[in-house]
Amino acid sequence: MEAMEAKTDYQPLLKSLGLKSTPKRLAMLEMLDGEQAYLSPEDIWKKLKRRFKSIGLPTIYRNLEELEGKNVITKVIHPNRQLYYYFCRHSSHHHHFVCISCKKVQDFTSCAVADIEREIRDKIKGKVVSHIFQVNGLCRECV
Amino acid sequence: MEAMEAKTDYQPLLKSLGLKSTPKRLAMLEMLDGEQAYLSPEDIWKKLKRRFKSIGLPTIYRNLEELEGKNVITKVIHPNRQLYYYFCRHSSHHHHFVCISCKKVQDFTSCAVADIEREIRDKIKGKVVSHIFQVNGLCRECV
DNA sequence: ATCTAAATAGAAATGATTTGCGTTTATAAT
DNA sequence: ATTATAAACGCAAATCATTTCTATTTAGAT
Ligand SMILES: [Zn+2]
Ligand SMILES: [Zn+2]
Ligand SMILES: [Zn+2]
Ligand SMILES: [Zn+2]
Repeated sequence: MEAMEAKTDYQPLLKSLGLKSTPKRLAMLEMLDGEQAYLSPEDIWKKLKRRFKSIGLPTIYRNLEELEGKNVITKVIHPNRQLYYYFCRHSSHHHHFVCISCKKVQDFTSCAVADIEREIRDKIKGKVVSHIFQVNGLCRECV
Repeated sequence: MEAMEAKTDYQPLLKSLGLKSTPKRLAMLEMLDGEQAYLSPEDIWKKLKRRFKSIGLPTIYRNLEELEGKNVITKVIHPNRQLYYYFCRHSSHHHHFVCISCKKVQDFTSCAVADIEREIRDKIKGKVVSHIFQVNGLCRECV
């Protein structure tokens, strides 16, 4: 028996973000929702071209940037410094474990910012504004 | 009374890395050694053009990549995804506190990889290969 | 049905980074 | 010192992911 996967309706989310519910945007979210791995704008473009006869790569870039700015998706840091995105299901503070083999992304919650903030405050006498933390490795299937 | 700053001789370092001690390379290391802030390849190029009538930007890029590969310098992660480098004095495991205002970089030692590795092993059943950790904020002068 | 700002497609531009290649140079062997 | 050789270099050109431009379309409100 396969569990029935209910497809999320992303219209309310877009509305709450003040973004119009265009077919391209909804398709992007639905597609990203089904992905466990990070994707490049071009990956996403290629997938969506199957469903839309006409869809421009700039549209993909614009929407990804927009959604990232609204914290719906996050960037993955890659050695080649190109853009890659992953659709986070978690909303609370967390970070990503990225498989360097299959590109799968998994959330984890350990985060030592509290310790770091203390050290920055005490030794460096500075103020922490943000932090970048990403763990790269091999996932269960790729180990 | 000013403390006399001894300028490090980088020839032994380059030799130990199997790199030729060229004037450009030595100048790059000496210059980076005097910097507290991260620099772009072009920043470095502009500074070195004062001392060398003829010096190409590709040379800067090539040497920076080489030195980064040998763990002499490290990259700084920047929102614009361009290359920035910082010359680390610490050799043991540490991370960077980067001032978003003045670009100054300071080392700090807190690092929770051990905790993270445990969580990755127990919950995700994966293997940690590397981790990226950078804290952005305001340094003592910029707070 | 009408209106308007937002969104889009497609073509073109951008610009940081990389590559190709002929010349120079550091370094070690003679 | 000379010489030999791989490594470095300068310069011009290429690359190519990303961004910008502009005319057209469209979602959502009136
Ligand atoms: Zn994997
Ligand atoms: Zn954190
Ligand atoms: Zn500062
Ligand atoms: Zn660490």
